[in-house]
Amino acid sequence: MSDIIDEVISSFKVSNIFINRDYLMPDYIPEELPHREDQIRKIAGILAPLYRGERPNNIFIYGLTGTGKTAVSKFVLSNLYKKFPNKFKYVYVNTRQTDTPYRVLADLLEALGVKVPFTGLSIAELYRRLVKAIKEYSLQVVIVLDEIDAFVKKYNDDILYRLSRINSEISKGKVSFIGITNDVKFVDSLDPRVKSSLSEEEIVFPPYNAEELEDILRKRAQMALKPGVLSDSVIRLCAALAAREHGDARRALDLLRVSAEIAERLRDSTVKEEYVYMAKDEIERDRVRDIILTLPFHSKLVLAAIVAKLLEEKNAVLTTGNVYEAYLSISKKLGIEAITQRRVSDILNELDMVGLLTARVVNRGRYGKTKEISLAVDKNIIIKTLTESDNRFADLWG
DNA sequence: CCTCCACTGGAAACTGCGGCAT
DNA sequence: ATGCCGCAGTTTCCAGTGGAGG
Repeated sequence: MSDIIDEVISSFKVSNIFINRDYLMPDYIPEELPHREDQIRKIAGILAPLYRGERPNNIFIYGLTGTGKTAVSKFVLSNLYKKFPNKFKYVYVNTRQTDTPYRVLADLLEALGVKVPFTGLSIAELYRRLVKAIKEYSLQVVIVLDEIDAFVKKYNDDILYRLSRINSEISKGKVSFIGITNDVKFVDSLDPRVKSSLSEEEIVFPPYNAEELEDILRKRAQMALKPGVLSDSVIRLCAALAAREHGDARRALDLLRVSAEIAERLRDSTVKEEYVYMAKDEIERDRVRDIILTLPFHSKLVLAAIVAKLLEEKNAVLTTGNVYEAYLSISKKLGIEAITQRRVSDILNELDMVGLLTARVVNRGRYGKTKEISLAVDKNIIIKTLTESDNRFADLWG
């Protein structure tokens, strides 16, 4: 009995591909960040006043996904902190994960050593406590707000406005902000007061080109993978595929990692080029799966309605009204109370946003204005995942 | 040039839940 | 015990809107 388990464990432990898979994980921050030297120098320069206990300027960082914004920010801060831990304190908040005003403030307080209930208080109360905490705190505080564009889009710039005013509520300036955003146009949509206060310094992260991506991959692969499992052509392929999508380093690393995982799963001793293509599909499938599984119930229902409509009528032109009809018939079939068309219209926009479908607004003259909707992913994956997530969907299709 | 379709998308408010302060 | 809070998903109401067909 136990030798079976030993066997399983040892085959799991002894990898013929990986030395340490962690070096290819998206949240790993390496010792060096190739091709980001300029940005590191600039940010470190702006933050240098921390050393004299003075308040650095606020920074706004722009760049597309996977251009190293988060990694560089964390890298500079943690290295500065290692050099003089008694001069300042920094807090990192990803506002996509921590995605409500309450939780953002609660996280900031937590990091300053103030524990707050995870619900129940008013936002105003949290601000009060935050200002008090900062006032009483003896050091400079640097607050990193990652992906604030998404946050501000869903709520508004109220938090930013109030946060940016904290310094004026305290006699002496003690808080600096680093705002990180994927959306270059985002800053223009801000309240001018917030804008001028928060973007005292601006830093742009350009996308990596294919050569730079290769370089990054090569360095990571050296640490993560055993020598000889990876050929140059595989690295070039991963880099090229990622470069095609605006030079996204995270995507490149994901491709490489998953390709290597496939090689391991197949008990191969080298990563073949075909595994990279398999990895690409697998990443896409997992992404779609994760999105669908976390969808609210009625969003799933809307998705099911679209697929059902497409199954019964191959070349159906899908419009909002159209989809709503299909939605009504499905919810009736399942005995579920239907939501309004207004809400379904928003759900369609949401499904568009997460990339499951494309909904573009068209004007069809005499025949009105509506959204034309088409699926952006393979409908078999949708059917499979919907059925898996809730067996009520099972008998909607043959 | 005007009409009028089939919606769009903004705004406000509601519901129901979990949970705090007092 | 009471009342107020945040939040997600939703309803209700409604003032637009671009262009095919007259």
